[in-house]
Amino acid sequence: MGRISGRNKGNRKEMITLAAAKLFREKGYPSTGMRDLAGEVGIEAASLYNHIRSKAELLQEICFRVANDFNAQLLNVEADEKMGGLEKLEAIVRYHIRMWVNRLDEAMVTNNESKYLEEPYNSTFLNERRAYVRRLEQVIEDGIRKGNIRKIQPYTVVLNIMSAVRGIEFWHRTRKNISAAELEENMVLHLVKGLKK
Amino acid sequence: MGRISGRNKGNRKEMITLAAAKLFREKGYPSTGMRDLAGEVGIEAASLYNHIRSKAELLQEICFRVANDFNAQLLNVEADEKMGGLEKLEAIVRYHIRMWVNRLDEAMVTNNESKYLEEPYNSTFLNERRAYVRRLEQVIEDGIRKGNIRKIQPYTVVLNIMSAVRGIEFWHRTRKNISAAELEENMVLHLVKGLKK
DNA sequence: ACCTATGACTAACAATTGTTAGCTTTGTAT
DNA sequence: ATACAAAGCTAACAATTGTTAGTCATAGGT
Repeated sequence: MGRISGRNKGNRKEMITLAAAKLFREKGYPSTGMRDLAGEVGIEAASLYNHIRSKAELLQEICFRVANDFNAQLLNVEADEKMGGLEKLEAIVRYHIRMWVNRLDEAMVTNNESKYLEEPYNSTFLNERRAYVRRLEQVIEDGIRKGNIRKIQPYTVVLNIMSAVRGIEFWHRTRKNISAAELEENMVLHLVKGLKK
Repeated sequence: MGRISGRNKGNRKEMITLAAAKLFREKGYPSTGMRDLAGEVGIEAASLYNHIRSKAELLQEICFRVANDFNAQLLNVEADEKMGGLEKLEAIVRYHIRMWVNRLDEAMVTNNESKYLEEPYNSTFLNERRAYVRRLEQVIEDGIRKGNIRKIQPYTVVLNIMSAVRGIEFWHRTRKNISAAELEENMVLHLVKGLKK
């Protein structure tokens, strides 16, 4: 068989990348075999290499795409002069929550599997993360100085927020009991509104 | 070589288990080889099997020991009639924080690698976790009913707390800037005190 | 109707995996 | 001194890993 029948422009690689995100999340990066991934897509393992360079490349693609999306959103929020510190923080928290609600596979792989990135990608990723944390701390620090946020270590708050959203993983398994909107409002209530003076 | 020179009562297996926890955390369970583990302990891979039954057994030991410790502490807190809901929650949060500060390897393996438990251990582990979450929700619910805790979805709060402590992983890499005590106080301030009416 | 690039296939590779078998060394008790 | 068991060793196993080479079919443009 050659090219597959249906629509097939440039989205084959994207399909593979998303299938990889799904499997990397479920089974973990090291124990996801190329034969598993191929099976998920419906082809043989060797055929994957007509679309991708390597297994490692898939992980890079997933991690850095998510990281870039977070960075882009933070840039937008930072630039918005109409928002106060607490409002900025809330916008950022909501973005994190929605990422974990809507793109769980990618978010979890970025958080849990990025350690399997090869050098220099692993170092680059960690540096970008540190820079992101520092910028988020700055938002909180500004909020504290302007009296908008209670006096607290910004670093700890950033750590709490960026980690708390990881719990959404468990919400996905039991989504019946509480809607995405409820979840978001309650998380914001706990993590952000609780900070208000 | 036979028995090693120094003191060697029954702690050899414990050494291996802790070394396994360290490597499972650093490299992940699937990509930690028995040869890696043996090297960490200072023997050959095959020699490990004089002390352990299998690689899988090591993971079980780590995960269920941590789970048992959490369960035991929760039992204590639940039974304490002198504490209110918010105080109980604070005690539990502090226990979680200290687990992640003092026993990072085991805590991280329990959180991140438990999915590699074989059946029926994996199912048992997940059931225990669900039960633990429900009991924690109950503590919060009691607190809300007695007016000690603000009105909020207990499930979301439990998720936030149990996930937020995972951020302590990153604190371990940059411990210079902030002490363990400061970290704990700030985390409690954000996660618990913020809930107070 | 033909050409070509795309994308599938089979077969195979070297390396690495967890584990077992069988042997040897050594500390301790008799 | 001798014997036993604990705990180390080497060598090897079958299975699985990511990846490459080489081949073939076919969709789409001419």
